[in-house]
Amino acid sequence: MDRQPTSNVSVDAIALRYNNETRHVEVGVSKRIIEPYIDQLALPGVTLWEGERLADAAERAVRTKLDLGVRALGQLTVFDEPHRDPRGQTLSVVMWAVADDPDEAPDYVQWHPVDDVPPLAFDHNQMIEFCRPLLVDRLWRDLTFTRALTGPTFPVSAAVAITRSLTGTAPDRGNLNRRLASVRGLGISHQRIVMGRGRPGTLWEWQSTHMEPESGE
Amino acid sequence: MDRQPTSNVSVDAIALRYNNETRHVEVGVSKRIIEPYIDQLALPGVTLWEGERLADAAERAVRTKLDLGVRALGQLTVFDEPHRDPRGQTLSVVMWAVADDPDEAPDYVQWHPVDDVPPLAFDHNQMIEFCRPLLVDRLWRDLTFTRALTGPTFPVSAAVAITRSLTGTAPDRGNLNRRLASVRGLGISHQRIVMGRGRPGTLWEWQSTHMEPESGE
DNA sequence: ACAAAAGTGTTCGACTTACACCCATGG
DNA sequence: CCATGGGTGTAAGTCGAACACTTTTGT
Repeated sequence: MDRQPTSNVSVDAIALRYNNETRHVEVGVSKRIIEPYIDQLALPGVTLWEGERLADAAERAVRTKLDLGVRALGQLTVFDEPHRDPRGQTLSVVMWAVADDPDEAPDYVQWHPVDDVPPLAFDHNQMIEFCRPLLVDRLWRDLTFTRALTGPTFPVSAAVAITRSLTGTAPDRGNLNRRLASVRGLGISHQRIVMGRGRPGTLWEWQSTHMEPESGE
Repeated sequence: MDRQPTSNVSVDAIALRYNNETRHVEVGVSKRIIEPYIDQLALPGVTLWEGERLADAAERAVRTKLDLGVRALGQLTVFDEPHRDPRGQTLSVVMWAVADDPDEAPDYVQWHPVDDVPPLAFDHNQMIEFCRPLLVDRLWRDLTFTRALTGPTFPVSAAVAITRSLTGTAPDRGNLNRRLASVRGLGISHQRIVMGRGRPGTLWEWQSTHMEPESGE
């Protein structure tokens, strides 16, 4: 693949991760080291190369800006406001991505809860705001997305926390349980997991290991 | 606005129209007059200019290729397969558009039912195939889309035909009636309209004249 | 009268929401 | 024993699909 940058298309990734400590779904942002908006936080984004696929560009963005690999990704929308980028780069394809767990985050990388992201460069805050409902829509429905976010197994507490974090309101535990039970490919492991205080919860596990590829483009 | 083409992004429009004669939702295609794929049919598409908005580009595509204005349009998806264009233009933003009624179509323009489109240039058939479910999803839900397609008033027969044409199967008249009744901004005009044979049908009319702008980008 | 087109009514199952109540564990 | 987290049950409301049946027109 040749490395000629196409001049006017950028690919920005909303890189997500479930933080088991804080119990939040977090968005990865990094401090920009080049102009414009140098030293400000921004979503990982790259300029699309000629012949490069969107998925590859998004992965490259997460790898170069957050120093992480991605488990899954997909297309969200296109932002086309003029003047969104002082360089004249008018088009940005926004992708979601679920990042690998970071062992140790570089100092220029930060993770913030989706519902509490600090001011970012460009129109990146608007991107997150606009795309959050789209992400909510994918939760427990788009299995590739959900599975990547939860990991291969997860306790009920994580399901509650992820749902609360994305939707903004705490889900009804009973209803969430029934919802999980109806998700294809998701089953109850007969291990129980203790979270400290309270009754031990079910551990859910994804069964079919093959990830369904997202149809499209 | 300057007219420098950006090298690698095209905007293709799935231009729709409800044909009251044939009772089909039709897609507008035009014979290409330049290479590549000269003389073959294709969706109206243009190369995005620098600083140009997607909506403007889509409108320009419909205007220049089909010689028509558009009533409404919106974003569908992005196609990014490499080699989809021999010129190396890898990215295409696919938009839907509802075109004005043609008084007389130029000879290079054809309209075909969505479920029976002839072979087109590039990957345009795949685009239509992939986007059709997205269009079905908008019908009777996205009011901008639906209103543009039906026009300000429409008989039941049109509602049935549009639904059948997009979904591929004939809707249940009773259910469709109730559905229409539940659409905000849509009401029953107390005129009845005679379609030739059969019982005269209700004429539906859109009330609030202000179009809700599509949120996004 | 009959076919074509339109309209009403009713049922069923799936899903969502809300809420009440029971269970198991740590301190 | 009680706060905390987890789980079951149930009922109301909404929605879509399916189907039976009636009404109004042209031929």
